[in-house]
Amino acid sequence: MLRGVAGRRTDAQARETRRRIVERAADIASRDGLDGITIGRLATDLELSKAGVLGHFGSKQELQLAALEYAVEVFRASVWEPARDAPPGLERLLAICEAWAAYAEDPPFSGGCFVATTSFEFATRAGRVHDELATVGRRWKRALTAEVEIAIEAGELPAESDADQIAFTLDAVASGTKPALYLLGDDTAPRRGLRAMRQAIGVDEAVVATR
Amino acid sequence: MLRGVAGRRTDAQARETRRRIVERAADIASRDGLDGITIGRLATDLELSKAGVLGHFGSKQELQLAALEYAVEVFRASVWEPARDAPPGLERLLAICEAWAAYAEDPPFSGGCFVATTSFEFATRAGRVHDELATVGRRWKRALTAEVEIAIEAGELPAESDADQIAFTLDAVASGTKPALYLLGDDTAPRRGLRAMRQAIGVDEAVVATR
DNA sequence: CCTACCGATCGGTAGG
DNA sequence: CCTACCGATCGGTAGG
Repeated sequence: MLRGVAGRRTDAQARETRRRIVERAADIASRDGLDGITIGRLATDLELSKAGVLGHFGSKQELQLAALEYAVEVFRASVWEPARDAPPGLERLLAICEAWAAYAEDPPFSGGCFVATTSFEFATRAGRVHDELATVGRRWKRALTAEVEIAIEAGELPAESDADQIAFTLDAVASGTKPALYLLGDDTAPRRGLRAMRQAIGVDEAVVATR
Repeated sequence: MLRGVAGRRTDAQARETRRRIVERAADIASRDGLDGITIGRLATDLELSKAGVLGHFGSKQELQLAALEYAVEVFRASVWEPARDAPPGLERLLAICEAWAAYAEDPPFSGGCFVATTSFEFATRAGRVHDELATVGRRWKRALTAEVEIAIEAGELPAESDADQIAFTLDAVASGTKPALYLLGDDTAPRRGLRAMRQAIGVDEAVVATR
């Protein structure tokens, strides 16, 4: 057998292969969940052997965790990064919501938001993937809550605003948009999601209370 | 082999067995999705043979469709039935939201809302399960929209209210509540979900717009 | 509704 | 990163 053809790769080649596997795994998971990832499917898609795929991670769970880490980084780059230079408070909060809507409209994965899909999939399970998703979710909700609190302290939102409630609604609307878009085929969903977020924050024309 | 012990059952016994399988399958799917259902797991849990389980449905897909039909009926009985006698319009819409919050707080399945979980799971797939979920989802959204429209026509909500937008937000908030409750372990989620729904409708004290 | 199977695929390992 | 395996489990069938 010729080394360099079917044998071991250089470190740089190995890293590149690993990256391809992780990207593909994350894309599969955005559609079919982290359990939709199988070693055999990845091997076929990427023209590798199963052992060639698994060797980079050691176990399927490690592969799932690597896909999750990558998808979280993509989420951060798509939703947080475009807003980070906006002034903290209301303006940055709205920039985050707009970046999120753009992310929903033109997603980096073929199945839309990876985090939303896998958060449902692992909501009631035990184990490291669940724990990592919970950590990521709590961190994101804390960041949203903090942003609302800055806006309240700056007087950009009413002092009696409930930061936890607003952060909850933003998060719920964001994840709840996926089935509207993909299952029901409503392509106005990202726009409606953004409008729902703006209403939750209080910058959209709210429907007037009648009682 | 003794018939009546390990052989064929009477029609009534067979129906009862089928019902047990469907209930168990729906409960598993509420946690692990419709793909989390396996014939072998059901057989072990219910102390049946795999052929005994499968014989009632013919294929796994038919079993999934039966579980879905059952779960939709449970949803209808939990969320629509308690509200059906309320006066049509705003009052009935709020009754639906309250019934939904009670359903989220004390769910009939161990993994919470079956419909929310499986709507994410099958959002980007093809096939009969996807199609049936899409039909159910559209029907439910139409019912919510119609209820909002009745409220608008009755003057209970402002004439310029956007019924589609309100129905979208109600649905998104409802499904988005599951990860807050189960993944993040926030047991205030059903209450916050109800409050988000009331704000979307316009009957909760809205945060005042500042720009 | 059971036993006794079937081929396919799963995650994973040994050894090069 | 490959070939060649492993036991376990998958959905499903034959026949009673």
